[in-house]
This record gives sequence, structure tokens and C-alpha cells, in this order.
Amino acid sequence: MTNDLRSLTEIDRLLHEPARTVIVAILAAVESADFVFLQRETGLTKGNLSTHLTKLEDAGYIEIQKTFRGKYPLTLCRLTEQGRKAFTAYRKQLLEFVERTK
Amino acid sequence: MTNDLRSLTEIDRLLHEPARTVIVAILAAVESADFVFLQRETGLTKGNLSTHLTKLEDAGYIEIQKTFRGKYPLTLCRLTEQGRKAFTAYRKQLLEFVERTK
DNA sequence: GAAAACTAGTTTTTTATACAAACCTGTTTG
DNA sequence: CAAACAGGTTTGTATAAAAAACTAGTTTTC
Repeated sequence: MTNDLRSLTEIDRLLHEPARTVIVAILAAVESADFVFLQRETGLTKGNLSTHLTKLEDAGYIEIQKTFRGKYPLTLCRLTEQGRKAFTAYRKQLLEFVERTK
Repeated sequence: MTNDLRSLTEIDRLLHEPARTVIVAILAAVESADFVFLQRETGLTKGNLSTHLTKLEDAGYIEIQKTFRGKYPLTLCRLTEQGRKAFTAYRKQLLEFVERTK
């Protein structure tokens, strides 16, 4: 019984942080999103969004493309295949937990 | 769409920590459990179990009764009504997230 | 045309906290 | 009676989330 619960302690910590969960959930739905869009949607500060994005990038969960829109910098983010798989696995684990504890 | 995702950032942080999620999930199933039992089931060290239990107690999510079994101290934990409600709400929020991101 | 305000971020500092290690009090065992 | 064990608590440390400060350039205002 509880051994399945215990598997929660090995959950993907990168995705288990709500700020990053939201970022990844958005990216899972939109093909690509820019920094400003992500900031509006998540409600995060620029600074925190920036560091969360860097962590996701370091993990290989997202790709970041830096370019320009007109004269302003534009930071485009998209989920990698690895990120998508991790997100799917994460959701599966959550669902199993919820089902198990009914 | 994303406004629902954003609600994740207000998730109950106390329950969102996997170690505590497991503790509470166990307590939700067993009426009451002692320290040694919880340690075996969760795999936590005594020290960490102790501090997590204290946090849950401070939040009013569990009650801790200190007594003796024979000559040895016995720490009994049980979920409070408040804890049970919080746990139910937490699971509901997880489920909604999983459903929304399908 | 220069100061002020704004865009789009990054870096640094602060604060919180999870985990590990050490410690404590009493009991049993060799 | 010393060492090991039971059942914990307290303290120390390292990570990391959040807040604040900073950067680099652009547009607006006076």
C-alpha cells in the first residue's frame, strides 16, 4: 500500500515546483512562447521567471532562442521532447497518487 | 485557460512537499500511526520525520500525542479534521491540474 | 538633445527550508 | 557498568525560491 505512496518522494523535483509546473504546462500547449507572454501568464517576476527558465533549460526540458523583435530582445521558449516526456510522466505520477488515495 | 494553471502557484505548500504528502496520505488511511511506523513506511530519517511532523502539527493538520508503550516513549499521530479537509482539497487541485493538461 | 521612463531581461542578495548529522534521555544487554 | 539500542529532538549546512538590484538598450518628454 504505502510503497506506492513512497514513490512520491522520488518525484521530479524540477517539475514539482509550482512555478515551473505552470511554465511547462503552458509550453506543453503552445508550441512556443516568449518571455513577456510567459511572465503575464504565470504572474512571476522577471527575475524569478528568468531563473526558472534557466533551470528548465539546464535540465534539457526547454529550449531557449534569443533573437529580436524589431529592436527589442525576444526570448522564445519551447518544450523539448525530453521535457514533454518528463511532463507526461509527472502528470501520470500525480494521477496515480490521486487515484491511490481516494 | 492558463488562469486555472496559475492557481497551482497557490497550492498548499505544506502538503506539496512529497515527504509530508506521504505522511498525510498514510495518516488519512489509518486512524492513527506511531513514529516508528511512520518512519518505516516513509523511509525518512528520524530527524526529518520529526521536523515534518512538527510542521504539520503547527499547521493544525495533525495531532501528536506523547505517551509510553511500556517503558519507551510512544508518539502517536492522527490527522485532524482540518488536515483531512486540506488533504482532500490538495488532491482535488492535483486532479484538476492533471485533467486540464490532458 | 538630454533626462526620464520604459522594454526586456540578468545577476545578486535575502530568506526559507529540506536534509544530514549530532545530540539527548532513558532502557536493555553482555 | 559500559556499550549498544530505542525513540526521539536539536542544530548545522546546503539548496533553492523569491525579492531586490542591476544591465543594456529604446522610446518618450520637455
